[in-house]
Amino acid sequence: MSRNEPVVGRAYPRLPMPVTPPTLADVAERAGVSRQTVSNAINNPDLLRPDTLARVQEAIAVLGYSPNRAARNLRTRTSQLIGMRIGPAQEGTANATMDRFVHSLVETSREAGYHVLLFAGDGGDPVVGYDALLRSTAVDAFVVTDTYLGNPQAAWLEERRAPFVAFGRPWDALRPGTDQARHPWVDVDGAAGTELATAHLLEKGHDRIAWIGWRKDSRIGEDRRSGWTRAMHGRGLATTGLASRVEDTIASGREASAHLLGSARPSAFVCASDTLAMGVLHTLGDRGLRPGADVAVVGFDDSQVAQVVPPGLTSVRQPLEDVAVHVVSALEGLLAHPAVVGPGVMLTPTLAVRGSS
Amino acid sequence: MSRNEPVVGRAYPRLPMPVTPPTLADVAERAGVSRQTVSNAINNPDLLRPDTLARVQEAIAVLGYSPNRAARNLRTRTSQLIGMRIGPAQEGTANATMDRFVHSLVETSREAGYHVLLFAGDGGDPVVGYDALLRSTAVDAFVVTDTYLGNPQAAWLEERRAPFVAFGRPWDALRPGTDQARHPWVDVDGAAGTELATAHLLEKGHDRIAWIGWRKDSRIGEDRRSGWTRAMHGRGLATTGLASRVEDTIASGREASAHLLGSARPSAFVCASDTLAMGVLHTLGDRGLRPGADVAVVGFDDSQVAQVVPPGLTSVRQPLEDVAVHVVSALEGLLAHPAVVGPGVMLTPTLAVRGSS
DNA sequence: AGGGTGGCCTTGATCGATCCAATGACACCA
DNA sequence: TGGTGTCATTGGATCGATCAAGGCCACCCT
Repeated sequence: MSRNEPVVGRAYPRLPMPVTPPTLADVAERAGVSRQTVSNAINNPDLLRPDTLARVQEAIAVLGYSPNRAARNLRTRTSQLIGMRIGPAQEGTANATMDRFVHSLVETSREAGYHVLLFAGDGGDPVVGYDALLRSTAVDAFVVTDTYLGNPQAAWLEERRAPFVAFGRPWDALRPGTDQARHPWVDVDGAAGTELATAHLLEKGHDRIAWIGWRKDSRIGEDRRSGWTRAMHGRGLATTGLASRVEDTIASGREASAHLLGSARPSAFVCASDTLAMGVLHTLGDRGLRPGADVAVVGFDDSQVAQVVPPGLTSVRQPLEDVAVHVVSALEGLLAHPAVVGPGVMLTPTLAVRGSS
Repeated sequence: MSRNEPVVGRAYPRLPMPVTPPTLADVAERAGVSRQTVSNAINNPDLLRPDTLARVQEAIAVLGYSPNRAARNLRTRTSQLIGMRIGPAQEGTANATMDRFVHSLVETSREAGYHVLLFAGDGGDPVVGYDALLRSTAVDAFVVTDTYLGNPQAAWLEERRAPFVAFGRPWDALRPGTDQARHPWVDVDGAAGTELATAHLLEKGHDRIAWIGWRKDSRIGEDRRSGWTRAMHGRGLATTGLASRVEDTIASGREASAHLLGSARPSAFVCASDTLAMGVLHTLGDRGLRPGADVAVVGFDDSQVAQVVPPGLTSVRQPLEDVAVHVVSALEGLLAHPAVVGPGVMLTPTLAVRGSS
């Protein structure tokens, strides 16, 4: 990274530092009660007589008291923090989805009395970040987001008995013959999403609907693909020759769609991502075909791009707000009853219909 | 928000809870030294004799010890956390810029030994989030990002003597006749960015370059606009009739560009945002004009959209990685020497040239 | 009257690290 | 032998909250 050579101004003195904030003892003295009573006024108000409570609350208000987090954390062995690792800032729609999720998570956590602590993955070992936070008891739990193909985090956290909820189903554990996941998870039913998209296109009169997805070793990709085949076969339509599996780049989507248009001549495309769908739009542009009017296209993720590209890209939208709600509620359950793992939760995406279909 | 009706599985028992992590005393006992010596081994290793140090370090490694964050925080009155508020998850390029910044900030903070705590703004009072974290000493400092037009956060934090660094210059304080800012800040020189963009277009042979920006009450918008006028006037070119100030939406950009094409007949557009630039692309599409070949377009923010829209949107790119570096370093300075406010830092953006110019 | 009961509040101990002042070990020198 | 300075190490106090007991008092019951 090349450092930008900055233009700087001049330094100058600053106003004095803040006084130390009031403590429980300060409030207690002012209200004429003991520390414990103040503590109860905050954590178990119904243990106090109404008049005492009022007196304490007034003292709290006057002094602007708020419990010291560190002290409380030490005593209660709790931090009210949820740790979440964010990957390197690669550009891409997956990243945008994560950002949208983070927003929802922060919002939902706040309502549950938690804050979100972000940490970066060390370049090397992916678990060092988790390990450090865990051993220093800096967070109460984790939200793990990258559970695709055999990533080590989930297994490692399970082994450490660390409380965490996964956004993403435990693919390995769900295979027949394997044990159930030993951790709670929330996921979006990708197959249902692509099925929704395909059904939408079928309704519009299309019957030659192509699929452009990811390589076969992507569990998520194959899951999404299965929704397309299910919808097609459900109508008695063949899928042979209509599918392509490529890298998740615009160029790949462009090539794949060009090839498919030349061979199977589909009138519509369902894609595993908005990125691939953008590739299709490129191809249509090259050939003077109008998206929506001549050839329909549906993407996946409802990214910013899908919303602004002319004429608007129809896309499967993950209900990330709902995911966050279920993640937090699973987290609360986990922390309240550590002995029981809540069941996995599968949510259904929706379809944002735009000009491209 | 409509709750998605989830499909759930079955609950089942979970593995036993983790044992309590080792403490300083455990390490001390195992290494045959006192607690303080272990503490020194961690915080001031050079105070120990090499052989003692080695013994302690081995004990630390064997037990997998890591200092309890809460205890350390309580004693040192520090949390190693940087608080940052994120706004509601509105969709837009501004949001995407912030997300890119958050990534960089998390990364840079990690290197400085800090974590990033995200919190959501309460719907009502914008300072309650700050206030709560501050009074409970949950964070060491804040990064304030939304410093545009007289927002109350900066002034409020200053008054509270809260340590914070702003991403965004203190517009009010920089006006002549007003005091200097009393807090450190880092910003990107928007005018330099649009000047860069305009100069780029001038080099390409354009001389009728239009501006589409935000309404006049936007400080950032006027700043970016000034770069365009500066570049134009520098070449002795007039700007009258070539500018339009609208809302930051695609529709506005579309209308404004359509209007300008009909009146001033520019051969190129410089826009205050990628969103507006997308509006221009829409207009060009409507009229069968090819971006880049027939009419050049430059956006601002180098968003995801700019990168994927055909044929690629040339855009001013903010050096957010550098911003994060300077923000964190200002933060470190602030926490190390609270009595001195470092000077403001202004960084220069770059231009990501793509097919649209 | 004595003892039990429950409501309300207080006291002392504790969480696990760091700060502080003091002690021990050791070499060196008078 | 005793003094002195340096340096590693020690024990105790502390940060500010909560937990676990226990005290006080009014009230009720037999």
